[in-house]
Amino acid sequence: MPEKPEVITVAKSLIGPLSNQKIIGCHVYWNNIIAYPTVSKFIEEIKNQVIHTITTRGKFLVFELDDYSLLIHLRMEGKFLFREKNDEIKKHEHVEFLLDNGTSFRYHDVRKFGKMYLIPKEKTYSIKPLSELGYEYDDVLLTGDYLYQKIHKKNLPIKTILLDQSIIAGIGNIYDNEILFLSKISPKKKGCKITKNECQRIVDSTRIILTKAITLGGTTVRSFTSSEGVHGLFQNELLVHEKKICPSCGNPIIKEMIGGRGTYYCKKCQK
DNA sequence: AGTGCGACCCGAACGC
DNA sequence: TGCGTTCGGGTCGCAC
Repeated sequence: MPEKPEVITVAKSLIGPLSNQKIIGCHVYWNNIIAYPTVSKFIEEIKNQVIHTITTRGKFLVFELDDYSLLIHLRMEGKFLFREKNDEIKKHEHVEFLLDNGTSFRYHDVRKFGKMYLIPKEKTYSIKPLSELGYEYDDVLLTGDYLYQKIHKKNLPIKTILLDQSIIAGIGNIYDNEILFLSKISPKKKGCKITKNECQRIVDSTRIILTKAITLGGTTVRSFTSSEGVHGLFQNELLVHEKKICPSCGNPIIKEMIGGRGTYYCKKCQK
């Protein structure tokens, strides 16, 4: 599922084909993909906007247009396709953007969980959803002390806390598992029991893992391919996620549900 | 405010 | 073989 590294990989892959393209039309085939504003306003307002660049914030793609920011969250299986404008709309293709070079840029999502927001440009970071996000993995303000302040009164397992996008933005289930393994901390440990030293280890591990994953183009697992022809290599670097044996001590990797999420960890190495 | 849980979806995996 | 059922996953919104 796309987490920060995959979202960055997608953004990079789209800049070339999309920058300076004008959106001359838009069709929506599954209304629930459009989270804001209404579908009819979305279609009306996006018409004739030029795409300037594509960045990321948390797990959101941020398409900078003339007067708006188009925010797209891929959730689990969202991906993009480039087709010709009259090509048949296939099952799972839910939103279509017609570009002035004749291309049909399409959003494909088997689960229909993805969301799009069209936000006036000057409000991009000051209103929901982006205003709710915590620091990026590479923000200098993300420190062990910051993390400690955010979590030391929480009664939730650290596994769950790391998925909270309002604390650190961009971590999903796979990197959560990897970060806690590298930090040698049990995913079950409550936020209020995590020491300052451990918070520092979590921050350090987050930077190490996300930086490496971004360099490798993200993780390609089963269903997820970011964009046509784009695939990551970090799956070869995974240490615990979907593993059977601990690469450090050789004991079995435990899989159990924590906070409703499939969690992989080594009982011996992670305390 | 913090926490827990159902809803949103549907293909794959599983059970019979 | 073919059917029906269960599961998972990120986030929101509602209930406590």
